[in-house]
Amino acid sequence: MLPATNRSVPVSNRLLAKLPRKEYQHLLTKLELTNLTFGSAVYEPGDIIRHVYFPTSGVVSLLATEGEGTNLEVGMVGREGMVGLPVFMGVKTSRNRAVVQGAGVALRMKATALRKECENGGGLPRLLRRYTHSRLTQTAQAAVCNRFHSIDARLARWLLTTRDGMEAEKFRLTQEFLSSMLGVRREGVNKAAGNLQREKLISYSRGILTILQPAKLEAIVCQCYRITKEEYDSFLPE
Amino acid sequence: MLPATNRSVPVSNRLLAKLPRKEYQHLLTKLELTNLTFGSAVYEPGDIIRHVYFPTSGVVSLLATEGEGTNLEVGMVGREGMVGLPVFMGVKTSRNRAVVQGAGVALRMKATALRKECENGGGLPRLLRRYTHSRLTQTAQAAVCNRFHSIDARLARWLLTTRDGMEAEKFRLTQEFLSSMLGVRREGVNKAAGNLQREKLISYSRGILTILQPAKLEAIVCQCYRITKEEYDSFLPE
DNA sequence: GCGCATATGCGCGCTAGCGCACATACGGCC
DNA sequence: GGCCGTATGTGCGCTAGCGCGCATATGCGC
Repeated sequence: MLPATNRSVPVSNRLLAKLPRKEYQHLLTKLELTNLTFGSAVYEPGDIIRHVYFPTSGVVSLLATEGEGTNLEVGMVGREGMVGLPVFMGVKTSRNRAVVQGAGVALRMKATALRKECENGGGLPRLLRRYTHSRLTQTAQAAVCNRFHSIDARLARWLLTTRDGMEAEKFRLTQEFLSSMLGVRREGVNKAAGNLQREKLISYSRGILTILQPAKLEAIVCQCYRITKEEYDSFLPE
Repeated sequence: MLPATNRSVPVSNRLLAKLPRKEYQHLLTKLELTNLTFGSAVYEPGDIIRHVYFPTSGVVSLLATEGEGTNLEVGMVGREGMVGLPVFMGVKTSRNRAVVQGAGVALRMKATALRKECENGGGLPRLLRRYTHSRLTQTAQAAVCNRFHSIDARLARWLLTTRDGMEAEKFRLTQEFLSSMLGVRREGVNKAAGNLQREKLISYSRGILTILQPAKLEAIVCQCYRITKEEYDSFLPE
């Protein structure tokens, strides 16, 4: 694995990019590049979390579980965030599962190194506290959305959020996977996707989904999308 | 308002109690006693949060909202916690509402004072980071529970959690209020409460609810209750 | 004691989403 | 090119929980 400083192409994670240049340069010496391979788990419930990940591309979903086959997405992390908050909070494990939902690349750092970097104060812990707040808001909003909104609306929200994370309008995903994210049956996903296709908002065939009319999707999506996005933007401005 | 050190009766918040004695003594000089009056809001969505609260009795519920009349409880804070996490995370406001669900007393501290106390490192920020983790877990679990479990199960969970917070088996609450907590119609609460009464697990009449058989309630409640409780206990042991 | 605002107790029709059971389509691997 | 595992489309009965309407209780102010 190459140390992150040995790169010619500047990759960037938007959270790290908010740090003062000097601190950022220092952190790069502690970071290494790693692949986020599609479908793999960054950690499973109960695992000891040994690294934190700052994606520079790709998206990781955080799933809360309850018994066999009962999954629900409670957070999504892309270039704007970090996977492994429990480490920052001084806890070794998580009850959630973190899975790579869109392939990409991340800068990663040993858990012990992160803790050490945060001990002296400075920009990093302050940044991560704010980020934690946005994740807490995200999770609370997900709870509301999952409770009150239809599958169609939640699907639209999920697609837009994923687009923001992937910075692409086209991505791979199975209905089975989507059903875990939304916490509904696969058949329900099928129907909702059919509805959106009929309206020509998306095209979806054999695991490849393309957003055709993002503007129209934004028009029908619930407020939860906007709220979550705004909460991140307002406390972690560019 | 009396300064917290001027008391004869030792009141205690279990979070603060985990601090080294010296640090605890120091913090007491910054804390003042205040009443948590039944039904009042500690803060509303968008309010600037000026104090953090460490309840020594009573319970505060955190509600996520979405439009008019759409509420959902995403967290509960009693003697074991703190109200006002956004302050700790360096953020001035919250999108949630914090309401006093069971009357009591809290030690409170100015937001600016909390920030200052956390700057130098020490036990307090470490403690609050761990507490933040337990709240994140709590919220994620609430999302799962609200998505997958029946009203009956969720009511049972809510009652047990409230009992733990209030340290009492009897409390005031209207069906209307419960409906906001659980994110269901009042009529749904009525029916679920009727079911539990028929089984003689609770008695509920005119705003006064009494848990008659906590053991039996624990037998029928979903795992979410245990999970949330354990997560707190394991990372913030006595 | 009267009146009114607030909390309850129910019934009934309706719909979203579940559980289950199939009938396909791809897409590699051999 | 045939086989098979994985991903899809779809239909059908069922149930929890919603929306709505309305018939009480209760308690407080005057």
